[in-house]
Amino acid sequence: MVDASLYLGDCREQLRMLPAESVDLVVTSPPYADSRSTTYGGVKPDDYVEWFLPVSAELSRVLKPTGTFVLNIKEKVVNGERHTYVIELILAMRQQGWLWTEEFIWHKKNSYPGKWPNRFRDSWERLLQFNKDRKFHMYQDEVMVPMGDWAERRLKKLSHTDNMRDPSKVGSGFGKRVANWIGRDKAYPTNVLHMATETKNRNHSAVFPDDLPKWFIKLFTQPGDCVLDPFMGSGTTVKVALQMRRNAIGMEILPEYFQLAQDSVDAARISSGQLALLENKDRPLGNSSPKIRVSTRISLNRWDIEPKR
Amino acid sequence: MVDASLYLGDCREQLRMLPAESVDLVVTSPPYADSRSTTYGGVKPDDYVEWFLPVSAELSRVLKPTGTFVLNIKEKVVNGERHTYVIELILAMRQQGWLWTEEFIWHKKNSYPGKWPNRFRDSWERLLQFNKDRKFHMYQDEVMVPMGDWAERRLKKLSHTDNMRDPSKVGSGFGKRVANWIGRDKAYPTNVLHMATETKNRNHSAVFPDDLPKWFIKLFTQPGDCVLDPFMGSGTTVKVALQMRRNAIGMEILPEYFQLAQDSVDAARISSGQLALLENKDRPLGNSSPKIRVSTRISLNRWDIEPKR
DNA sequence: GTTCCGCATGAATCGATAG
DNA sequence: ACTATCGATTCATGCGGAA
Repeated sequence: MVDASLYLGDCREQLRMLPAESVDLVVTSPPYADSRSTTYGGVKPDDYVEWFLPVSAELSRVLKPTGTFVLNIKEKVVNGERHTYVIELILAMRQQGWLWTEEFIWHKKNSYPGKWPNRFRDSWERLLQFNKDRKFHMYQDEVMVPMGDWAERRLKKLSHTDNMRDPSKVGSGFGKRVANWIGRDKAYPTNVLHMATETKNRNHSAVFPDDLPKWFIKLFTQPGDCVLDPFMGSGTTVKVALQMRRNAIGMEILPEYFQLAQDSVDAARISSGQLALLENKDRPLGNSSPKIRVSTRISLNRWDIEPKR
Repeated sequence: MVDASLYLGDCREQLRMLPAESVDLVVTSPPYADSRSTTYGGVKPDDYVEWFLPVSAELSRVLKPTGTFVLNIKEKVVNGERHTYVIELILAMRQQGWLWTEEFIWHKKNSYPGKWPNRFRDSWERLLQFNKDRKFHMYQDEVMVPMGDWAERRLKKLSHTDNMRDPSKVGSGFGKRVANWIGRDKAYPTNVLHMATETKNRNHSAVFPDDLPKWFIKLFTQPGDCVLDPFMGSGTTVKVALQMRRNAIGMEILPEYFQLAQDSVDAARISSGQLALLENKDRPLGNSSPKIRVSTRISLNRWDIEPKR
């Protein structure tokens, strides 16, 4: 039995409603600078750090001392230069007390196309790992990847498109069923993750693939733990968390995206029910309670009510 | 005919001997913090920025306005955290007037094995691209890579929508100029480089593979241009530059590494002579002058003579 | 059931043009 | 001078339908 709580509203308001030290993992991908300008007030690159710090302060409050914060972000190009707001944010968050434990690289295999005289396609993003304490929960065995001759032969054929269809065969892993590899040699992954972006979702412009939150949820939480995404968008993180039997909290300011997330959670709940039936198929069927309970809280303290600059 | 100049000594001294705006490309991998501690005074992570800024200042002086500086660097872990000296260095170099044009990722496919309780193997490094001006030389066609199977099928028969795709619809995607694609079999690369580390060389601890400097030399210089590596180590950059008919300048403070670099350049010269013979095989042999001229300058102004703190 | 092919689409960036 | 909008450029992926 796991819970999902979805909040409609500005996460800087909604986060105050959460009790301190109640979350095991935060995985989120906040709106990047200058994007989604109509909804988030169009945060200017120069204002980004100032805009984000109140959020990270609240996240520090709600996160357990053993918990982890994974921040997906990438700086944009301004005047031919990479802007510095991301690295400035790292420094500022350390001033807030965060530990900058690690930086994972998300290698986006299908990056946006284009040609420019002075740069190539940008095909990676940062996955910044922050912690409150040097001691945090990490379940490394959950994300081991297959190794050995058999796997290496497969990995060598990566050039062929068909072999890349299954994410479990690619580079750093994301194998779904580690059980399948019992008897094979397994190895720990690295801090480089190879995954394609999601292109099929037409409703939300910036969805990351399910495997991305899935990997971090496996790595940093156990079933029954609590996962939070304060910028849930269409709800990928919440959906995946529920599927993995973690409690989930999601927040979103835009009603359209909030609706998508609700639908997504509904689907996960139904799917979870089916899973429950399958799991119980050798036990007597009957009054099985729903596996996921969803509560939706809608706040009127909308961010976009504030005066725009 | 290309030249190689090797300087034995501290690059902060040696760089002063170079004329201003004479170098087309700097590619280097400076000693990381806390490593090689006996030579450069054992740079502490906290002192790294202060230590490096005089070097980058000199590099700015000797670099042509159209030139590029590629800095291979990675922060180490200190007290369970990624240290911030690299991102602080970026900010400080911008204060010096450098433009932080791009950050490439070097994905080290065969990263050093190991296991730690709270982190995975580090399998990537930063390749920071700095420029003096927004306009710089970049020869993108030199580093194109084969395209995926996608192209063959697609270009075999131009699809209906390729001709019809309405640019006004989304603003993204293929426009009308399908003609650009006819006969195309190569694509421009991205800012993620996949290269294995060099394992053969036991004499120098941190050698990067030949392909790494080769890629940047192809991308940012033409034959006859000048490539500089102020921390040449065993001389990989210089060797590769000579093989590619670029003039090369290398500096190294440690006599042992300097010797390795000299040997490496000798080998490149010999190899170059053989190449010359092959190139001239249909021309009369004879008093062919050596293709590479090497001058070695040894300075007595050794850094380690300065008082240690 | 495979395999193959057609096809839409995406956290982009630059330079020129317009207010 | 400084900012907003627009056109041009580019390619890997997953889905669905066909062989």
